[in-house]
Order: sequence, then C-alpha cells, then structure tokens
Amino acid sequence: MKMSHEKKKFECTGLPKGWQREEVIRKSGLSAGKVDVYYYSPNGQKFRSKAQLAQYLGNTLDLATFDFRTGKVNSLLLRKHKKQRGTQFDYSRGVRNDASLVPPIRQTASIFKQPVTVYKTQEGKVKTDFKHGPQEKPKQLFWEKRLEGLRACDVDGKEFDAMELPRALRAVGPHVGEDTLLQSIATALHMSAQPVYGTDRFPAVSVADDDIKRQEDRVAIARKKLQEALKRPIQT
DNA sequence: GTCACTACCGGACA
DNA sequence: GTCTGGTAGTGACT
Repeated sequence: MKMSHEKKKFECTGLPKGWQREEVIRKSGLSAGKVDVYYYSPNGQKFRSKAQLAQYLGNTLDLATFDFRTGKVNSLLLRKHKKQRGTQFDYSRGVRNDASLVPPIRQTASIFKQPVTVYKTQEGKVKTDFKHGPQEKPKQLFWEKRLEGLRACDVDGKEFDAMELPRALRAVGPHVGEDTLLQSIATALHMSAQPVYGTDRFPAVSVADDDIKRQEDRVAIARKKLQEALKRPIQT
C-alpha cells in the first residue's frame, strides 16, 4: 500500500461526538497539493462527500449549515447554498403545466428561493416578480437550536465562560433556553444589519438616554484605568 | 461566453 | 482500503 499522503485526523466539532475528520494532502500526480477531506463515523465508516454523509445521517442531523471542507457549522451556507451536483434545479417543478390553460397564466411557484409569481406568456417567456424588494430566505423555526451545546473558544481551544443575558430578555417557545436565545440574538446581529426585535409579549428592549449615559461613564472609567495601567513601568 | 475552482466519485492500484 | 484523475457544477469576470 502506498502511503504517499500526509494525513491529519481530528475530532470533528461540527458533528456529534465520536465523529472524526481526516485531511489528506495529495503528494503526487497532477492534483498534488490538493486536500481531500474524509469523515469517519463513530463506528469507523468512511465518508468521502457531504452527499454520502447526508445520506447516512438522514433526518438525524441537518447538514445545511455544515461546511464539509472545514468540518464546522457555517451559518452563511444558509444564504449561499450551492446547488448539489446531480440535483440540478428543475424550475418547472411545482408549476402547473396544464395544456387546457391558455397563456398568459399567472401562477405562484413555491420552488424558487424567493416567493415569486411566474407569468407564462404566448412566447413562453417567464417573468419573475419579486414583491416588496428582496426578501429574507425563510428559515426553519428555532433553527438556532442546532447550535446547542456548542461554545466559542480561544485559539488554545479553551472554552469561553457562558454569558449572562440581561433580565429583560426571556426565551419563549418550547425547549428554548437562555443559551439558544443568546445564540439566536448573536446570529441575528451578525447576519443582518437590521435591529433585532422581540415579540409582542416581550417587546424589543428599550434603551433610554440614561442607560447610554451610564454605559458611557463605565467605558470612560475603564479607559482611564487602562491608561493608568499602561503608564506604569512593567515589572520583570 | 470563458475561465478557474471545487465537489464528487469512478476506477486503478497495492 | 488508498489514492488520483476526470467530470460536471458553480461563481467570478469580461
């Protein structure tokens, strides 16, 4: 058996405990330098592609945000979802194709990434109508729950301490804890430039001028302390 | 339309 | 089981 490959095997953070990720760098041939990524299930089964992984895991794990190459959860994949090989999108799916209907026909198709209305004209041309400008892609309800049990860590791999939410913030919904709420808020702030609002029952947190003033005072004090600390000679 | 990159997987090889 | 090459999909660029 040729062992011309440089192999690195890690515990995979983006998959349940026990899954391992292997990086193999090709050392010869036309594709030398290319990195192949393989995954090993807890029972040792090997997977060469995300498609194989998805087939094996079925509904037990949603791989929509799983980055196969890096082995991490990447929420940006929700927005930038590539079409899978061999599953080229058929835009005629979900659109009625009744010969008895005479064009132009207006139909609402659910198969597009955005809600659109399809106009079939005599010439067979299709126009898309994005109502009210670009719209956010629909997301699964409580999708942030898939981040449960995950925590940020520093470069040494040491996990950061849990953050405490302000008392005014309360999680609502079945089995939604403070961790999930925090991840949800953090994700929303990261993914969108828009403000984050609460529900009618728990409306958006209001920040008064006094709150801003108090926070500014705290920052000013902290800055002053830092300046003083920097002025002090370093003890060796 | 072209090009570069990448994901995937068939098949050669040991 | 390992390893590499070919193919097709995707996105950036012109």
